[in-house]
Amino acid sequence: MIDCGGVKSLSEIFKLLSEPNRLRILCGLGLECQSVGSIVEETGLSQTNVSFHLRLLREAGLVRPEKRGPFVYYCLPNQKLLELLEDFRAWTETLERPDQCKEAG
Amino acid sequence: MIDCGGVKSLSEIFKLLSEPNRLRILCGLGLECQSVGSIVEETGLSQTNVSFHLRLLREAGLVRPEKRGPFVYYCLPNQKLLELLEDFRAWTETLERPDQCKEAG
DNA sequence: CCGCCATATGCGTGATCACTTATATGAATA
DNA sequence: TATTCATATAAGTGATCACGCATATGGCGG
Repeated sequence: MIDCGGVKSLSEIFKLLSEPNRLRILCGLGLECQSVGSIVEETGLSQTNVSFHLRLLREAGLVRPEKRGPFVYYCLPNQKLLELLEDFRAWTETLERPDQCKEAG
Repeated sequence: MIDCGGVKSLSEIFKLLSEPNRLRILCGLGLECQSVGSIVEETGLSQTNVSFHLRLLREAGLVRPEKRGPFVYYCLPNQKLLELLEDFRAWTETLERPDQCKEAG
């Protein structure tokens, strides 16, 4: 059973994952380590914004920086996160939402 | 691999899970269905606030309401969510945070 | 040392969100 | 039908957050 005492730290992780751009960054990192510039290109976000998100992810330990010459490559600490994300994604597709088709015309 | 096209909907789920009180509510529901009043007692939140959170969770399909007399009981649609949460929690404990002991004396 | 490149940080701002104070719905009872 | 209990909704507010702009750091070539 879930340890409710750990709800706080768990919710902080989920908060990091709740931002679509951050999730895209992590998703892209799954394949291989990427430099900041590479992430900027791939996501279309500003360099400032990417660095901002990377800082949050880094401080939480969700990504790990690797200096290579003048570049900083960011990597996932392990592949487990990708499995968890995939499990979550698969599960969300099984969810049945109640009728809330207010916009349906 | 993660389907990046589904990042949006996945992030919305994580946003719901990123609120500590919502996570506590879900955590409590894992054991058994609970009435709104019961959740209010257990969490110490206001009834208004609990109803507010339950609405978000309900609209996303994360909880399911069951009318029983004058009460409304909320249940998890399945136990899979608890497994996923537990997996996530276990994984977060393996994360190594970088030095960020700015407050350390 | 100076300038250039890659990346990081600080401030300001508009948007989003959690929560509160009233109020509404809906069932059960008298 | 009026009252009471359980729950839901609405509007307002303070806090948090994502992002842009400007600027700082740090390595490398000249």
